[in-house]
Amino acid sequence: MEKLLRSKKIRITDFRISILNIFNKQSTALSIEEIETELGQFDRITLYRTLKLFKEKGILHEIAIAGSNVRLALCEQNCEDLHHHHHNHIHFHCVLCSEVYCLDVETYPEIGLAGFEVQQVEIQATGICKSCR
Amino acid sequence: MEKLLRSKKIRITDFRISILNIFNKQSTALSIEEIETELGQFDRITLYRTLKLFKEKGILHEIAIAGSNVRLALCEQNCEDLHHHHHNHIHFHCVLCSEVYCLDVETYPEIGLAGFEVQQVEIQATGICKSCR
DNA sequence: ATAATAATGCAACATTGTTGCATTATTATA
DNA sequence: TATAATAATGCAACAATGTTGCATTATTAT
Repeated sequence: MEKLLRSKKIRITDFRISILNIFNKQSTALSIEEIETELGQFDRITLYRTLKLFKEKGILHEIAIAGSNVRLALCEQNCEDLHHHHHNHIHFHCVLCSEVYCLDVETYPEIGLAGFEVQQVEIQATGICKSCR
Repeated sequence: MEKLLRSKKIRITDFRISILNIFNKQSTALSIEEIETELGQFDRITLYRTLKLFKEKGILHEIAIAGSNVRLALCEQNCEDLHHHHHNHIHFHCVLCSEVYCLDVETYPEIGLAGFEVQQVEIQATGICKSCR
């Protein structure tokens, strides 16, 4: 926790620790609303600034779901920063409970597009999750 | 154009026609800001309502890009409504010009997740587009 | 041409995210 | 461990984005 912040060369503060704690005890990705609920009392501006920093430092990654709110989830250990994520997982959005899961897949599909240089591929699946079936 | 609106059983109005015209002459997906620029003078509320309706009716689909604004693009002919899209294309986001392309792929990857019922798969690639290379 | 119905446009509001700045906390150094 | 340098926090104010209610106007079915 503190080790993570130290490795990213950013200051260790109570607020940042509590944000990390929230994500650590959670298996699914969180919306900002959910984070706010977990926090109890807090300053909205500090929250936004913290989330922005965590995204820039590769601590959290953002998942944009069409027709829903943005979700955030912890990055893998080896994400250097915002533009160098290294995850081989896909994002699953449940239409019933609307939870978003980060799920590992063995074989991550290769996408080849003539004329385009593909740097990263993000896969989102929609359907019914394990708990809702 | 008018045929499309008629087939969706919604009224044919000047505003809706002009929105469809903007999308027809465009090859890439559009942000709301870009639509507004194309429109010239317009009512913001009517625009939001029109876009919402078009999404519900399966005329437009929404592309949510992490760290960027939502984009909209025309659906394929056979999209019935919001929850029944039938496209075999992927969305490509250029890191240089930040355009979003809808690109067809021959082989659309199958995603299997134990315990999860996958209904739809959305693939987003990031990199450098044809024009920017 | 007319009645029924839906779309538009305005005002007002709600939500989401940002900037500047004074205060407070963290960190590096002596 | 005390102090200076520096970064984070929290407040106010603002900016951007999206929504609701309602009167007016346009479209459609007859």
